[in-house]
Amino acid sequence: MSESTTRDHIVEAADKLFYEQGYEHTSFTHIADAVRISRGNFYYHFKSKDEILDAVINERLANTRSALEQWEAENSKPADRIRCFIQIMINNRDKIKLYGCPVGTLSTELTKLNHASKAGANELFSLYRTWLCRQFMLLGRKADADQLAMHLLARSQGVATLASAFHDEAFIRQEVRILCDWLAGLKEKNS
Amino acid sequence: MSESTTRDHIVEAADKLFYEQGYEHTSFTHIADAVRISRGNFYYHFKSKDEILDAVINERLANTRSALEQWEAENSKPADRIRCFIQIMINNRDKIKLYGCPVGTLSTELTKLNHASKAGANELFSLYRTWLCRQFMLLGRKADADQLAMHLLARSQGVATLASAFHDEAFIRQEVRILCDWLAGLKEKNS
DNA sequence: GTCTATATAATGATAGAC
DNA sequence: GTCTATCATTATATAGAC
Repeated sequence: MSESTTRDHIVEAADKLFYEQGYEHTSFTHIADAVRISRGNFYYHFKSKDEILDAVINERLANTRSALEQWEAENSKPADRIRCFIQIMINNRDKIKLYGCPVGTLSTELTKLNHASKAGANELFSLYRTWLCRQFMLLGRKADADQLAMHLLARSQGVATLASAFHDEAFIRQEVRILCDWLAGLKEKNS
Repeated sequence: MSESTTRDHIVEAADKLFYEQGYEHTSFTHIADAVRISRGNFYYHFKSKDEILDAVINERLANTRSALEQWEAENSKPADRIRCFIQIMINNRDKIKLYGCPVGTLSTELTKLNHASKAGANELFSLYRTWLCRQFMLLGRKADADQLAMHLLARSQGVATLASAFHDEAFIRQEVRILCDWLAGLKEKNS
């Protein structure tokens, strides 16, 4: 059983706010209001706002690794595993519609800020990329596995961006269907 | 002949900085340094920073309308016109690699800020959407023209996001090739 | 039209009481 | 561990001289 410490609450609230409002726009006051602590108390747990960001990124990295492992453990066929990835757009459609993809939007923001932690944020992309690449290899696409992984990542990013701009949930479902067909077409070519 | 006024210089510098650094992170000091004027002088030309943003968005809208008209005037075939749209990823690859897509990243930022001008930023997406939709109709895809327009927009957004995260120019060229093949495949189906 | 000087509010961060 | 009080800095914005 894991104790829920104040530090955990801070990271959890910051994670949510960074996603919904962006990193730079989220102030200590915002997080303090959410966690119900004073602004001064942050500096007992973290040295700076950047350190909170790093904690959030590390938390997301851990959660992502865990999710990827689970998809792999629960599905023996690589195509089913890849479908798990595609399916998250459906599962998270409500938040995607409002805030886009948490991976892509944080990466974009930190890249523009030229922030020291942008590499850490992009590591989230790399986790998915490497994992998808491995699944495409298992699917018999050894030669272009990484290209397919990047292609699928890009497709999902585009869906999130447009769904958020137009607040269009039907568009997500539509594109997920197209992506599943695309995946099925790949399978047939290499089975 | 158009006179280049101080106001124009401000909008031009702000346009560039908003793209490279983001809207919120760009301060009057940044713009003032670029235009070589004092901070106080801004308020002769604009009432607020938000008003500069609106001017930037209107400038981008005008430039986009003009580019779309030109693509239409210079190409009689709808497929060639759509290829012009796809081609901008190649033409702007250097900046995309560094800062992503100016349309998508501004839309994403203003959406997260819940900024009053987010609708204006999304109107940029709508310009492309409507124009692409018309081209797909001319291509004989009357039934799913808007769906194809959204699909192509999303594909290009995803390419820009990933190219920026990984600073990968080859990826842009690769995806542009795939998109051109996709477009050619559509043509054959409906010619 | 452009400047300097300044007002005002918010930010990240620190010091020290409890 | 959490608080209040405060500092230093930066931000947008205003007033008024030139």
